[in-house]
Amino acid sequence: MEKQLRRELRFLQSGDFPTQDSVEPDGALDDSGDHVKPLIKEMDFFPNHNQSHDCRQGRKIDNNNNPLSSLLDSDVNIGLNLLSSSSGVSRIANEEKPKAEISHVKIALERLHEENRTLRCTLGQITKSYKELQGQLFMAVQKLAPGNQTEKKDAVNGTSSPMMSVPQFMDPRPSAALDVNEPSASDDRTQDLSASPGKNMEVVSKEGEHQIPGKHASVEDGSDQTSQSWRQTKCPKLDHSNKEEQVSEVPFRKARVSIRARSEAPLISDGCQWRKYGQKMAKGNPCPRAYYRCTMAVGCPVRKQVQRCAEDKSILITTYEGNHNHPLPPAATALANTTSAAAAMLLSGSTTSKEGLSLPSFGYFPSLPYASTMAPSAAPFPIVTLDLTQGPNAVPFLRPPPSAATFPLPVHGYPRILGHSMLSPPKLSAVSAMQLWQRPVSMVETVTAAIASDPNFTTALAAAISTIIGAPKSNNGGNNNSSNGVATLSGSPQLPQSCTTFSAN
DNA sequence: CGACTTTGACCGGCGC
DNA sequence: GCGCCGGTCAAAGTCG
Repeated sequence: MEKQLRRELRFLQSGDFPTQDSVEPDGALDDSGDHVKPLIKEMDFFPNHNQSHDCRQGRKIDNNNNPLSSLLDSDVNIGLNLLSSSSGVSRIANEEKPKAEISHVKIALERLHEENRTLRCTLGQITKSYKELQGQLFMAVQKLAPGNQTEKKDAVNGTSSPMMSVPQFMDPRPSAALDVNEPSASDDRTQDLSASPGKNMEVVSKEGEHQIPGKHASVEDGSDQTSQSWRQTKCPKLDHSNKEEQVSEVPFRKARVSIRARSEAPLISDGCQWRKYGQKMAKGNPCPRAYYRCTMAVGCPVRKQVQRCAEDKSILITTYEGNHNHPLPPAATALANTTSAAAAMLLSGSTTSKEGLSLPSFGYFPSLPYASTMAPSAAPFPIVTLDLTQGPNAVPFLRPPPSAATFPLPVHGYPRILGHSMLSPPKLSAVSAMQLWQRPVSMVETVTAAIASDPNFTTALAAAISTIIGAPKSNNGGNNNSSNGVATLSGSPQLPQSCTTFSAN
């Protein structure tokens, strides 16, 4: 099976639906016929008509292998022969040979049918996986556009479809621009940003935006959201009826996003208003951990923890948790989007693995608490860490705890900004804080790119999309949410797009 | 005076 | 059951 899957994925990944000819390579290998099977499978997948497949397959095989090919070639004739044979006794003797061949062919065909069946099953699984992924993507996209979410929600009324937020998400850059000008969001933020252009700024990560499917109904309600977001952790079981939903739900439940960034400032202004409600000494870190709560809206559940890294006190670690139940200022939105994307990515990975889907290699495993510093000793939820300390001047900071999993952001895909090469240790992706502020979108894109750049992810996604849509190109627009009924992925394109942009490099 | 910070106390989860 | 620890609460203090 694995082989088959691999082939399928590869096949899909290529994006071309191979015509009969395209599948050649494998065919060359086999005389035995075992190899032939895979080929056939591939062929079968895409064409919807079963029977026609068989015919095709046969032909294919013919071309590839002498023995089989001859047999298959005779296939057509064989039919004729049979008919004739039935009618004419005299021919029987001559036809004995052909009959034997025919029987062989029949057997082969049966085998092929069987394989086709198997393949179809596999395809079904893949499709299923795809749908799940799609749902996750939805969530991610939705989260990415927090500000719009609200608006859209209002417009749409309650049922917040993940996609709704998309539009906003689509053009995040403006937000960046606004950010600068925006009074509320960022006077102070701007200062910080501008203040230390080359330096690493403190960055706040927001986990916040994640919306849970289950939430959909209540998203609008901030207070509810709060309770929900927190509750969800405790009440995982919502609708078991829908596995997909369940899957997507799980992930966003309680993920946290922490951002590591160098900053002299004790606190970062991230576009939101925060109120400190507590401070504690965390074990293993001489620096106190501060707890902040978002005060931009009455019931906003978003909280963040800020703490300096024990190993390097110049590094400020900010961990966000919860979803904002209010529109965010552009600056905050950008960051929120980024972190949301990261969270989504993480979650998607964990989810997949949890569910034991057919895309096992989907790599982002559940988070890892990060030990040394901020994370709770026993973090019940996944934590995504975005390391922004790898900037130009940044002293290479190696994550202390081996166990700490950082989000593998594909640096390669990220454009250099300000001439910084965002190099980072394999595990860590580095993005300068500046980028965040200057190009919030970029950050988002970076994260999304990270998601997309994961070979496993792309493969799976490509396969899924290919399977469902049938046209690889449609990827961008492609998120067919049709299944979800979610508005459109109009926004979703963003994801692919960004991915393309960065990963392409 | 209102908003925010500080800080000790409290609560709940978890491991032993 | 107990202690540890993370997280939160809320009274007191501070600031503009």
